[in-house]
Order: sequence, then C-alpha cells, then structure tokens
Amino acid sequence: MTSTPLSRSEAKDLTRRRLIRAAFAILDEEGEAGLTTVKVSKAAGIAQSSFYVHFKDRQELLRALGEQAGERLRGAMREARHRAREVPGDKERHREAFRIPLEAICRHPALFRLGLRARHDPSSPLQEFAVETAAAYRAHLVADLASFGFPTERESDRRRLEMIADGIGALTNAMAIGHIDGRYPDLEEAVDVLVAFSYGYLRLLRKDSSAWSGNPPSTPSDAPPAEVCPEPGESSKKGNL
Amino acid sequence: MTSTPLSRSEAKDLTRRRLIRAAFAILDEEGEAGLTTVKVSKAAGIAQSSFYVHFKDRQELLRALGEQAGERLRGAMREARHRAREVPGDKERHREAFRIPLEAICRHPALFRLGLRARHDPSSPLQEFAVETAAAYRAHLVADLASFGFPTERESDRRRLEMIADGIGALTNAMAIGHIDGRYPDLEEAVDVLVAFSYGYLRLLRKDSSAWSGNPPSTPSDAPPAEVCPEPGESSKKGNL
DNA sequence: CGATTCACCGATAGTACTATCGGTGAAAAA
DNA sequence: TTTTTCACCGATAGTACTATCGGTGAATCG
Repeated sequence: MTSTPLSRSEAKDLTRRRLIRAAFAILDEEGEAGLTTVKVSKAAGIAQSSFYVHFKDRQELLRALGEQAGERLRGAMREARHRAREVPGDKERHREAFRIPLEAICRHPALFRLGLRARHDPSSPLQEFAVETAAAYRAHLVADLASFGFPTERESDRRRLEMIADGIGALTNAMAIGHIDGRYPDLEEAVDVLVAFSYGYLRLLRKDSSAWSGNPPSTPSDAPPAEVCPEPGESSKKGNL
Repeated sequence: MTSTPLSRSEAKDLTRRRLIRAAFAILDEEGEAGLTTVKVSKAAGIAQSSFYVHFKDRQELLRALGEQAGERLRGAMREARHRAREVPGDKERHREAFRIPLEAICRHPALFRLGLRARHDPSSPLQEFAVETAAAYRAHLVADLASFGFPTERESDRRRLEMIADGIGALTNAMAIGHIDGRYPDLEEAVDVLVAFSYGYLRLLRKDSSAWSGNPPSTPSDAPPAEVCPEPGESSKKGNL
C-alpha cells in the first residue's frame, strides 16, 4: 500500500487513466457496441455522470483511445527500426525484419485486434484512422522494397510493389493473430513461414534487376502491420457492392 | 409492371426477403450497431412492429442472415471447385487456382466484408461462425497442399502446412479487398502477385520431397477465403492479452 | 484560518430501441 | 356468401443509454 495522499490533479489524472484502461478492456471484450459511459464509468469505479468530468462526450473518449493507440504504435515502430539496424549478418537480418513486427504486434494484442476490427467496421469512429495507418505502413514497405532494387519506373511497377507490401502486411497479421490465438505457439515458426513466402516475391527482384544478394528489405520491420490506431471524428463510409 | 396479384404466402415471403435484403445493406453500410428493427423495417417498407411477424426477435434475423450468407458461400465454393477441374495446362491451372477464389469474393463484396469484420468483432453474433468458416477453409487448403506432396508426418509439418494455408488465405483476402476498394483495378495483376508469393512456399516442397513438376494445389480455389458467414446464437468471447 | 475550487455524486430529462397488444381489412376457406 | 385466417398497422410499456444539473466535501489558495 503506497499511500502518498495524492494531489488533486494527480488523482484526477489517475481516474482518467482508469477510464481509458477500462475502455480498452471493454472494447477488446465486447467491441465498440459495448463501450457505453455506464460500463466504462462503472468499470473505472466512478459514477456515470462523473464520466463527463473527464471527457466532453463519448466521441472524445474514442478520440483519446485513438491517440493513445497511435502513440504506442509509433513507439513500437521507432523501437523496431532501431533494433533492426543492429542485427549482424544478412540471413539473420532477413529473419529479424519479419520477427520484429511480429513481436511488436504481440506486445499489444488488444490494440492490434482493435485496429484489425476497426479497419473493416464502417460504424467505428476508428475506421478512418485504421485505414490510413494501414496505408502508411504499406507506403513504408514500398519505400523499403524500392530501396532494395525493385523496379519503380512504370505505374504498373509501383502498383505491383504496393500489392506486395500489402501482402507482406497481411501475412504478418495472419501469423500474429495465429500466435496470439495460441495456434502457432512458436514465433520462430511463424518467422520461418514469412521467410518462405518472401522468397516468392524476391524472385521478381532477381529476375528484373540483378544487383542483389539474397536478403530482403532491411526493415520491413518498421511498422507493426498497419492495424492499430484511430483518431476519428467521423468514420468515412466506404460504400462497396 | 408485372402485376400478378400475389398470393398471401408469396407476399409474405417477398416481405421477408425485403427485410433480409435491407438488413444486409444496413450491415454493410453501418455495421452491426446500425442494425435495428426500426431501420430494417423502415428500409423494407413495413411498420417496425411488423418485423415480428417475420422474426421472433432481432437474434433470429441475425441467424437468418448467417444462414443465407453460409448458403451463398457454399454455393460459390462448389462452383469454384467445379471450374478448377476443367482448366487445361499446369501453369494456367496454377493461376486459376488463385483467380477463382478472388472472383468468388468479388462477386459478393458486401458479404465478404461482413465476414471479415465479424471475424474480429467479439460483439458480433456472427463471430463464431466466421471464425469456424475460416478454420474450415484453412483445413481444406491443408488437405490440398498435403495431396501435392507437402510432408505431414511430424506435428511440426502439419503446423507449418496450417500456417501456409493461413497465409494463402490472408494474401487472397488482402488482394480481394484491394480490388474491391479500387486500389488494384486489374484482377490479373492480383493473380500475378499471389502466384509470385506462392513460389515462396513451393520451394519448401521442392526441397523436402521431389516428385513434383511446378504447379500448385489444384484447388486452393475451393473456398473463397474464409470470410463470409454466420450462424450465431452466441458469440464466444475469445479473451486475449 | 476562512474562502474558493472542483472531482465526484445522485437525480433526472431526453432519446432510441425492443417487444407486445388489440384492431383492421383483404385473402383464403367453408 | 359467410366465416376464418393472418399480414400488417398504430400505440405503448419497458429498457438502456447519453448528457445535464445542483449539491457536497475535501483539497487548495488567500
């Protein structure tokens, strides 16, 4: 029991953090439909009406959740980039480029799931942000792949690169979900599979250009696959069909 | 205007179909949160209270949506399997094996999105079914891959096969979404990318066994990637983190 | 110390939804 | 034709949620 009496502002901040923590938990367990001021407040141990001391309305809570998720994601990306630079040896660096985003995802499984869900949910205020984050991740992978000799002259080259980046992200997400769900307990096996798939698109490089040795982009690592954040406001309906 | 007066039961059936059609549209536009008896009934052109003439409650509507989605999915799978058998030539059959599920998905984009969303949404009554359908699709791909010489003796072999199947599904989904969203307008380019990735895991086959010629499982086609259906009741919460 | 601030409380107005009920008229059965 | 059935209607009870308001006491300030 560390009972420093806490100043008023410290106490308020603590309560706010409790609210956000509770909100993440509910979001993860029940999805966005379950995220009511009643439940969040109760879970945080305050009266429902006191919710409005900390947030203007329900939307502002969601915005806060988004910002926090984005912050954590960027932190994980930074760290991943840093780590990838320090790995010795081509082959091991190749593996590391796939292992790092996997680990980054598995460090925040709830956050990851949240982003994955929001990305396909037009009712989620986090959808727009999740979609944009996914696009940003693809763009980063594209830059990495291009810097390793994949052709980018023609429009079709660039589109193909975009598709490959998309595929790498999807594969990484699938392996991460499998690991989180307990179906693939050994993360190294997941890395094996990602490496195996990677030899597929690397063939394209060998065929088109020739100045290359056999390992992949130094840091496809960079962003944990595109899943996590928000920063909503309005979810842009996307109409299909 | 074709005005056969319609018998009573025909009229009722028509109304029911209108309700289901409206429900799918709302689900696709607003997600599950927007699926209320008020909106569905209004969109179908009947009074809210009349909703209960056709469905016992809201859950029963969701169950019906699930059954219908499942039916369509199974139909698409059957057709895909049938088509794949009739393609001549190894290389073209290889491409077809990837093209068929892509086309099956793109024929029902709303359904596909719905399944993709439900799969990650614990609040969705369709989650359990979506997850099970995904697992069934993986199992099918695993059987196909095994029949083409991938080793399955050891537990780790089987797990690796499962992971590869998972990856193929994820890649197919990613390409399909990209196409539906308009980012990859040419479906043949998407097939190109899937084929490119496939050379990655096919290396494993060439290495381990040797009796093989260079084209992939005849029908990874089989199920359009694991996305579509429901058949809920209760969504089994999956707790992670 | 006395005055002020403010995080929190309970109560409640207002809104949106689910589900039920009795009534109605046209189709179907007799 | 007469009777019965039933798909649909409007009204409404009941529930769950959002957001506001005035009150309270402890921390903070003068």
